[in-house]
Amino acid sequence: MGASRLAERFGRFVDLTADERAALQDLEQAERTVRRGAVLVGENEPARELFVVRQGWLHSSVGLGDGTRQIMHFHFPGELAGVPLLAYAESPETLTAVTEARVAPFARERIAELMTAQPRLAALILGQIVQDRVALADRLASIGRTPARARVALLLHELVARLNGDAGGDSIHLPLIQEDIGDATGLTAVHVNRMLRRLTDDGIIARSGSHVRIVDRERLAAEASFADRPKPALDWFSPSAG
Amino acid sequence: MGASRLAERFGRFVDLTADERAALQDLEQAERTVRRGAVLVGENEPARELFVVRQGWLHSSVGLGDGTRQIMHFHFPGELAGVPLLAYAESPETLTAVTEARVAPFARERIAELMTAQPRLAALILGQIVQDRVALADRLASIGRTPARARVALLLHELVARLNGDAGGDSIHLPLIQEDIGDATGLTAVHVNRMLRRLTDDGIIARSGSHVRIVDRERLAAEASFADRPKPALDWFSPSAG
DNA sequence: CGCACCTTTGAATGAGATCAAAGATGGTGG
DNA sequence: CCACCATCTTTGATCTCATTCAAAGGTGCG
Repeated sequence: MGASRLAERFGRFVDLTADERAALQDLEQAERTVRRGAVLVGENEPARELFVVRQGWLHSSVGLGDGTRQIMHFHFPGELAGVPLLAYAESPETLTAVTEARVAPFARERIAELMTAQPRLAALILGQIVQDRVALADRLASIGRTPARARVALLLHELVARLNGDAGGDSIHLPLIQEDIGDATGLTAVHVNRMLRRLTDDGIIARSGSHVRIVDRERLAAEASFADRPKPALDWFSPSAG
Repeated sequence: MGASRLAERFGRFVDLTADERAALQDLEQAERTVRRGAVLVGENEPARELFVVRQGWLHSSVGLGDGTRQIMHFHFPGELAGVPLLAYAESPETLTAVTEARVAPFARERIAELMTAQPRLAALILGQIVQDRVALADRLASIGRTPARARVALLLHELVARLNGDAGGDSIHLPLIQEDIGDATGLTAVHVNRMLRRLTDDGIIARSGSHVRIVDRERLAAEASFADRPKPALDWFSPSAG
């Protein structure tokens, strides 16, 4: 069981103290492996745990009465999932494993402990949650105000940026079926297919199997019609509790 | 300058200590009046302040290159606005006054202080932010996966529920023009008009001027095709810090 | 009273959904 | 190791909901 994933992520923004590292390590004590497609938390189910993603992808979604669903967010290693539990006793969202995954579950009371014992960590977690919110806002603007092609472009752009970092490679393994992409972009699988085809034909992306390569990141970003968010700034927490 | 609005809101969920009340009061020390339509924070502008809404409505929105915009959320008295600053130095969203409004601005460093001095308040604020996120998720599902009529119905339902409480009256003053409703639901103003007309003709709502009355709340909720969220539960914070 | 802004309605257009069916792909058991 | 079957992708034809374009009422404010 390696170092804390959360610590790894937070370490990119601030220098963590030994105590802080220990507290985060503690949070990820337990580990559970979940199978591809497994549901970690079902909608409207009572739930007590949040999760740190340690490996693989999860996604959170909301189901509509008629079989359709909307995927809200993809959760990658080092991120928190199940956060809505901090305001609701029953989970408003379904949390599903996209790939086989390893997660570290912890009770929400642990967050309370953290808030008293390690306020700076609490601030970092808060920052993480706010980042999620902004990502959600961007997705909302995309779905509400841009055409199909731009939505698919934005999703790909977001995934590549988050998985590879802004500088990193331009190629990712995409463990999603086209229906998933549709559920995330508010489109039908059929139309997603057409958009992917056009992006491919236009030389913006290249696909083989479940592997996607961004051929022209500039153009993909332009298609998405969204400015990149600047790097998050989580350093507002004064070290008075350092 | 009356009691803290935030305290008022939090008081519905927990019993606040005198210290906590004082701390919240302190947060709302300053007050600023803003004119209808005024922009409190512009997109991509550096900003240092968050706001407690004390009176009136605000909304946060994201602009797309081409004049269009997506309204993310309406902020009512007792709520926080400008939260994205906790993760970004430049505001990713525009914050606008829908009506003439009074707000209490405070530096984000105050949140840091609160997190060390009053961890339970920090938890309540976190809970508030999470509630926002869930509301955003519901809006996303609505826009991504439901037809125009349901989107308009959901927005009205949400506004009435949030303004009047679940039990309260079924009538609200709606200071939005149809273009605003379109920007919040991902529709054009023209189509919003048609949907409002149909909801009116079908005896689900009644309108006169900027006043809307819900004639049949059951039916409106059914149209919105969304289950009501259960009441938020913010009581997970153990009183170890009393 | 008059002008700016908002609402309402109609007609034409278009983007995306739906329906249908033919290729790929990959995992499983024989 | 291969054949088969389930699942996923791709493509075409048609339909529909929402947009766009246009213009006629309302409303309130200066």
